[in-house]
Amino acid sequence: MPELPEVEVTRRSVGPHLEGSVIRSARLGKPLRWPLGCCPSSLVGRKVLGVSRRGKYLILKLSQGNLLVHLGMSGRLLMCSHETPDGPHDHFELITSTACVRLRDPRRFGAVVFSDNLTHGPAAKLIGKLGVEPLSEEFTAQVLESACSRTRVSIKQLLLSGGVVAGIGNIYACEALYLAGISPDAPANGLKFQALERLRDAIQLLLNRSIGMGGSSLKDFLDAAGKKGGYQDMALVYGRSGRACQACGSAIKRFSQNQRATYHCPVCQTL
DNA sequence: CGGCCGACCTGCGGGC
DNA sequence: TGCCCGCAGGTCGGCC
Repeated sequence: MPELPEVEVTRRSVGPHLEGSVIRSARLGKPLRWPLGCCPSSLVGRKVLGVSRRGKYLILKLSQGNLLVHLGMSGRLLMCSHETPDGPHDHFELITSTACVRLRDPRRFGAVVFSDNLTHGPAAKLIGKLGVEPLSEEFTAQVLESACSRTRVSIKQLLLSGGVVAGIGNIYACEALYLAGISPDAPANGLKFQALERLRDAIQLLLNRSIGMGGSSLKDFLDAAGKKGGYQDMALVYGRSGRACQACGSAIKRFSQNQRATYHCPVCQTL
């Protein structure tokens, strides 16, 4: 579910509740994608210094070490009262001096991982190979051009890999390629600089737009306060096969690309 | 090493 | 109604 906008929306709704508070207890449920990597009780007494984001990872910086949180496909963080009974899919809970936050993740592709250091150990393995942050000034058309020139994979696959630009998933890859007029199938190394400039602009515009709308709630994404996102209602192509392209009126098509659904307008996306 | 594919896990909607 | 299949926002590890 959660791509960069949903993770950023989560960060903004969870951060203020956790920052500056002290961990009183930590609890695990069923196994998640990766082991926590420490004894939950060893976290007690540590202070949450800040909540940041790298790609689709949330990073809780503690007075000693860090907790990396990934929402997988179906995860979300929710703020709750510690008296609220666990749901069947609540698999991690952190109670601090001011808040209780739980990871609810039916499919358990998500994870919470402790790492002493962000540049070594478990964290480095998870976030070390991520590409540039798409909403930072580092994300330039030159970065895209340089990466594209070295591979013949499709531009959509390159975006999804995360190794060039972090945090873009299936929704925003489809959306951005549509807005930039680029075919999802186009080999990365065949794209002109001008097209990559448009792609960069499209990515930044769409990610910011979605964050502003609370992210996408395709099925059930809610921010930590339980608020639903609105981006899905204004998606340009994602999930809209058969509907009219807003630019040319022809039917949006869906096809399977690298075992993921791709939505596009065959008429408008010709680069 | 680049690139492809299966695997991980649960829930939901559609077709029969 | 109920079962079975396909599908879903991610990404890692193993293989050629």
